[in-house]
Amino acid sequence: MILNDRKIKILEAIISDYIRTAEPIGSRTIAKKYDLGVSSATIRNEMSDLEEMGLIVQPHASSGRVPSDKGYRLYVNELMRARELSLEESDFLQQLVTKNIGQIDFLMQETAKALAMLTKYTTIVSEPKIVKTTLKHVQFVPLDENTIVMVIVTDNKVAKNHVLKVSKELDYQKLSELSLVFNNMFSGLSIKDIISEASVKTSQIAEAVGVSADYLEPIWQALSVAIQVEESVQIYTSGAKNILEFPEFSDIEKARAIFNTLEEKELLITILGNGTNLTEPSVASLRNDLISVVIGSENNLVELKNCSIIKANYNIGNEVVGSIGVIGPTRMDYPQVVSVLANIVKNINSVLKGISGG
Amino acid sequence: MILNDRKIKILEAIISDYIRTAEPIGSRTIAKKYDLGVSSATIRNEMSDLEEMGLIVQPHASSGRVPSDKGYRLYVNELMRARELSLEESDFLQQLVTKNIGQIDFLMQETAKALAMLTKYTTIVSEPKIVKTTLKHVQFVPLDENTIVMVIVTDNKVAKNHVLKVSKELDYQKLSELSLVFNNMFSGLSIKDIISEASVKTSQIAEAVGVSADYLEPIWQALSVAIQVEESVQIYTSGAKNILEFPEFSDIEKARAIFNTLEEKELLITILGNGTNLTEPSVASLRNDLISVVIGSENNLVELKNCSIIKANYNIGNEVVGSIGVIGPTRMDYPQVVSVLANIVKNINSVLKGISGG
DNA sequence: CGTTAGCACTCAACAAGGTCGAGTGCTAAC
DNA sequence: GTTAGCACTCGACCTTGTTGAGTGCTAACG
Repeated sequence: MILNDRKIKILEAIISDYIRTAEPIGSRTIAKKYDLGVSSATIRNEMSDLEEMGLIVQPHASSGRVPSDKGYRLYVNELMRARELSLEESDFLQQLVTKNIGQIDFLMQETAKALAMLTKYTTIVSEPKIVKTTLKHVQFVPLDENTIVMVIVTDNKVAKNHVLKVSKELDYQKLSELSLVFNNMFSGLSIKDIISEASVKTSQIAEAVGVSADYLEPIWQALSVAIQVEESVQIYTSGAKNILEFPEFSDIEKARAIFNTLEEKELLITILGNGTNLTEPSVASLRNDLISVVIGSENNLVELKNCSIIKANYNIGNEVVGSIGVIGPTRMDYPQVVSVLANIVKNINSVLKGISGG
Repeated sequence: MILNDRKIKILEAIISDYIRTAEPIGSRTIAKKYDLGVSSATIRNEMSDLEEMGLIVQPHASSGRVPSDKGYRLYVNELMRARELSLEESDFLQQLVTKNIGQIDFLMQETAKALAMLTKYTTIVSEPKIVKTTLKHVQFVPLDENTIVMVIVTDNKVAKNHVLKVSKELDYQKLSELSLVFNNMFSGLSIKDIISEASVKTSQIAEAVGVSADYLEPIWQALSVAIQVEESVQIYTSGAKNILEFPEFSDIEKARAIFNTLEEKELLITILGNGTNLTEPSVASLRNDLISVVIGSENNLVELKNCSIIKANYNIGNEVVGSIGVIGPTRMDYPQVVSVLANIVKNINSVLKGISGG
């Protein structure tokens, strides 16, 4: 069966109406609202065809039609147009990036928040990992008699604090020396490599700074912890409460199921796919392979079979530093989310490329 | 009318049953389940009295009774016993504190999470302010060509990062010098005082380190921002989704109302009361004035008239460094929450006192 | 005089039946 | 190929009846 022009118009009408209203659309409504120049009976015939093709379904006999996952897929791949962002929106997003570009992890969280606010959906973000990245600087700062802060700066522009207990007090001066020794010795290495050299270098460091080898023990430990923390990818969500706004989750049980899923870190990692599964067809009208869309039952998780996910990765050079995804009902405003996400990713990647390249 | 022993037993039965089941309790149920040695008719008479005293109410004629806010208040002030924490619980809480005592802000967030998990309610936490506290150390660390991280350590053991753009690149050595000068000059002052001295000291610093006065401008700005951020108290919530578990919020509209309230930072600040309104009667059975309870309509916010709030402040010396509150339906497990919260506050305050006193 | 059994009464919750309207599929005519 | 007309379907909503948990009142009991 051929998908002629009129069928496409009808399908678009059903999808866009359903995205707005969450109500099944009938033939008479389409005839009245969209000026197709044919009667409702004709539209009825076409809709019958569309249903046969699996693009729309009836929730129950004698109700209007609703798009199927396959219908959304066709829409996303072929039909939809990118939405133009308003000047305020793109300005807002631009500012967000330029303001926080110094701290990628913070930036991504802020981006997630902004995206949730802008789209009214829920966003998931995975934090950049520092395991594979290399150390640029480390600095020890006294916090308390027996506590010091270790600030780790890595080459992907992430600064992180780790608080650690030490066996005896060192003054500011001594800690500065220690920092200097560490920097000279380890700058440019990955944290994994640093730890593996710990046993060899401990005595050397101890001698240079004039502390006992014992003193360094907590530092190695803290670095190990840092790796553990980072290896277990950090995941945050934002705007989860937006779920309550959608009639498809007005049943408290369904809302709860989604909330529970959003708290399962492991599942979220699967959802974000950690940058691997960009195998889904890309958005044709945007020609932007950085963004991928997973619709309803295409999702591996049954808990999310009524949800769609739109996601993108951030890169520095060739390295994926994190992902950000938007999750909502299958009846999602795909054009809006894809446009906003594409804009954000474009902004961030261009700024990051500029920095790391220069 | 006198609240005799039997009336108290009946009231306790109603309250503890209702806290568990959220169902109105009838006279026959009490007669069967609690061995009071009298018939349901007698209990009916007593319940009629309790209602007259305003301690219990009927949701509608011919239904069982439900505790009123006044009833809960009596229960909280006079009747309830502190629940003994299990060894696992108190161990868990102890560990939580000792592990993270170095970073109060982080500790409080972790505490909020743990508390939400343990109690199944929602927790609100306000982060310690650094405005009034004094600077212990500042350290500048290079992040990027034109970006540096400023690590601020204050005397209440909080370390915070601020990323800032600077006009030209300084190497690690120079930044160390700059850090040293700052420390010598400003250590022991509050951030507010430091900023007010900025104009006077700028040239002096610039000369000492060998940079232009322009270079320091972003640093003063970052400190101003730091104050702005800190002055607008940071508030976090944890376990908000637990709200969905309670039948009193099974109506999606009510759940949404609570979620929206929990997102209004200003309201949360009012709720936590910023350590001022400890005027409510304290919990008699615990004799612990650090904990306050606000029940249902006692709350200033109409949005929370069906909620109770149990909260506590953290102190270092005489300074309140933050608050933590638990929010749930008025039908809350007061003994549990009060006990857990009391335990946590005791832990933290004793450790903090030890450190700051020593 | 406090306690109890008995009884009439109330009301939410649930189920069953009825009506309404939006929407469909089919058929015959244009 | 398109359209009007018509019978049919089914969720949504309303009404009505039934059930059961629970109450208040009264009269009787020890």
